[in-house]
Amino acid sequence: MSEIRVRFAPSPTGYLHVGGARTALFNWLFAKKTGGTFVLRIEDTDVERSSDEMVEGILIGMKWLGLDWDEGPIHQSNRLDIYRAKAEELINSGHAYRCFCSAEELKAKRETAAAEKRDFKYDRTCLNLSDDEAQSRLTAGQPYLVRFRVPDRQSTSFNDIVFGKIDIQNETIEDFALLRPNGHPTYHLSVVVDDIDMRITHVVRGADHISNTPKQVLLYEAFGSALPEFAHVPLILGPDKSRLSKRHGATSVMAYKDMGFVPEAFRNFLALLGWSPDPKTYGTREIFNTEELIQAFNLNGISHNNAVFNMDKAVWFNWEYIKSMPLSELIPLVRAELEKANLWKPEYENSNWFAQTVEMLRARTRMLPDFVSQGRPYFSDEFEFDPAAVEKNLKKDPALKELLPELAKRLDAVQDFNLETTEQALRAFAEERGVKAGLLINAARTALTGSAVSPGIFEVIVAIGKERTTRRLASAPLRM
RNA sequence: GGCGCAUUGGUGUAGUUGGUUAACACGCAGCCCUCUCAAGGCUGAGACCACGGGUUCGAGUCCCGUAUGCGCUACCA
Repeated sequence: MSEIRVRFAPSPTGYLHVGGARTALFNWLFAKKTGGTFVLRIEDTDVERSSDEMVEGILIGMKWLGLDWDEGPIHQSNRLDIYRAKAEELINSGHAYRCFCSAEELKAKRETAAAEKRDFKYDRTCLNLSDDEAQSRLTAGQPYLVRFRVPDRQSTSFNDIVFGKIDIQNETIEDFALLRPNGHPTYHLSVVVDDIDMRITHVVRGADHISNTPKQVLLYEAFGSALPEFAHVPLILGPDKSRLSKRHGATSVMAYKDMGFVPEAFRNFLALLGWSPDPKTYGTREIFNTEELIQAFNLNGISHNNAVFNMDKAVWFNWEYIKSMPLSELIPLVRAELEKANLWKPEYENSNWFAQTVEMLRARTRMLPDFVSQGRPYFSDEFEFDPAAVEKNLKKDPALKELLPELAKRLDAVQDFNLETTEQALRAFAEERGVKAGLLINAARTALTGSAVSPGIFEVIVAIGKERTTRRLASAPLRM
């Protein structure tokens, strides 16, 4: 058994989108699982639509997801001579021919056919050209295209690891283009030339390529090469079940980074979109760290159905990760968010207090930026007061105007300022004044955080510290 | 239009060779807990397994048809 080699071959005509990312992920997982090699190949044969910027974007997206490659990136645009030579080889062996029909001519034929409700397949005008005619056009310098000559045989089939046997009648396949007049290959030529050349053993790609595969199978045959294994991965759809696109919201993986996804969480979510682990050994488990995901992955678990991208579920994964990932891994992510918001202070570096505060906050934050919005009262003295919270917790009871400054004094008097001592002080004070502890607690919550919602109040008090707590409590009446 | 693929609760999936009340997760509703909001614990609603025919003692699981969705049908990948 030879070494397993897979590839991810994006076309740099856009940023790395979630569908592409998942295809890359499956290839990466399969390579890791089998100890194989993961090749990254940039399919930039369409010069008009490709750009270096997009290539860079794709690489950044993959790196964010932690998908590293063993070989490449190999740019097809650097291999043009190889494709030309291969096209020539096919012409010489009778598997392909030059076509001098212009794009305009063909378009016209297609339109006529459509108007007459016939389907159009290239009519082989140029296959039927006499040798002399073809030769004279060639020497006259007339631009041409190289077309594959589809064999007359009945049908072409291949076995797909996820879809099973797929068989297609050859008469439904037209003599497709291999080389454009500008000497650039089309997709069909470049993929198979490269997949053969790079000794790819498993082609794992989007299901949108199923219909293209028979053409490529024909090319493998023409080159006399053995077929790789094929595994077509179902597509990712938007909530309305149409192909995921901009109007469904973000499609670029980097947009998910910006929303505040933890890369491992997003990757875990993506992995389960169209794939599931063997229930025999993994039951109904859904959370898998990197190692576990690699262990659990196999091509057989890929689903046949297109999957709807469910944002709620993605957020749930994110939250699971934020809640339970090692604090040491979380902190740098939080730091990045705080830096973006200008809330980061040098003394937080290696700070115990900072770690504890993140720990306190993480239980109820789903997205990374929540550390900024919810964490502001802890990391800064400048935070907003929610008017509704002020109304509900501070203004409602006039007695608070006097109680809060007094509570500040009581807390200020607490020697060993911790969860137990602060709670004791507050409850004792409430009892002494004959008010419910809840009244003071909720009022303190809003006075300290500006919000009606927060972690447990004593955790909040300790996190904010004695000095800031007493100050905020004492100044609370200004808002009433 | 032609060709291909698919079709299990709102969503993602499980359901291995056909065999008792179709499972899990997200989401949703309610209860408990409680200083708020979450979390957590408990409970519940929600699928006649797209529809129609077969095959079989018995089908979500096999076969055929229909519908629907998606893909391909380019000198895009």
